[in-house]
Amino acid sequence: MEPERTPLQLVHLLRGLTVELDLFGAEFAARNGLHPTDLRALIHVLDARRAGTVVTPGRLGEALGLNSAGTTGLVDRLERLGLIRRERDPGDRRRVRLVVEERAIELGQGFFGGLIADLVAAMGAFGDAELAVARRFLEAMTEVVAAARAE
Amino acid sequence: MEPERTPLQLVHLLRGLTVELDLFGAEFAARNGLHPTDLRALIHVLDARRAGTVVTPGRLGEALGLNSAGTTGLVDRLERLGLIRRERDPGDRRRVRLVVEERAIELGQGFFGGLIADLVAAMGAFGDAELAVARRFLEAMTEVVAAARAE
DNA sequence: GGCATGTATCTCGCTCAGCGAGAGAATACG
DNA sequence: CGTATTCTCTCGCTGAGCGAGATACATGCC
Repeated sequence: MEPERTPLQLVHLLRGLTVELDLFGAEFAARNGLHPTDLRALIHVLDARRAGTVVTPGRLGEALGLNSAGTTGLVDRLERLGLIRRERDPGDRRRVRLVVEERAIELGQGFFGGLIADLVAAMGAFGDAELAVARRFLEAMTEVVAAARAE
Repeated sequence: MEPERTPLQLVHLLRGLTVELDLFGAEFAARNGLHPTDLRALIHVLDARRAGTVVTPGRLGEALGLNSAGTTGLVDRLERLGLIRRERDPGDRRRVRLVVEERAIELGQGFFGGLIADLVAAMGAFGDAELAVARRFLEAMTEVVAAARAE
């Protein structure tokens, strides 16, 4: 009788999940002496490393919604923490490459390692077909948010 | 052949979705002259209002991970923006009740309205059984994160 | 070549969110 | 009662991030 009910519950669930994940990230960050932004940046450079793409301060700042001044400060911070290293791009010497240090990978695993293992374990309670549905669902929701973001 | 592949993709999807939602929220906040924390606080007090529970500065600060000084500043800010109002609790006069103003509800609808409608519309592509799976999935993931957060 | 335009990053000065420490006011409890 | 506890707020401070602009390199056009 209330066709809106289940969808709305799902929206709330989505929001609740992102809140939990945010708080988890913020707590992990604080415990390791970095800020939420630093953690987001760490995730970004680790993702890029895995994808084999080059990260520059410009790209990083754009991904995190920072202006150039804030980005320089962020990169300074990450470099001071020994998580990344700056390297001039030999091809275009205006550019700086952000190279991931070993310590960043360890930190990333400390952050994800435990949580990912738990999440994957919890997925064991779902069949392949169900996981496929979850995946389609998440993809659809992500697309909607990304589209809304682009106005 | 790679039993880990689909679950890991799902983990990445989850993370990607939270990143998108965060950025969406941050952009909405900036466009309305408030900070990400303000928006999270707004969501919290609106949720509480719907649930019929009383929000105090203490509860709000705890929910957002702020200390008391930061919370006072946050509440000052929200009050200055005309989103909430402070009211002494007549029962326990140490306490302050945070009352939601009309403007906060409008702002909340401006934020959610569009996005929620789009999300619900996208859910229309899924059958009831599929939505039920998505819901079980989100609940399971939320539980895992919440448990990890409690250490 | 030489000069204008565009792009990537950094510097400077500033604002203000959030922290630590602690004060003040009200309540609970022996 | 007085003492401990709870809730909120004040004060002073640190530092993340912004706006404006400087600098260095790259590229296109004549």
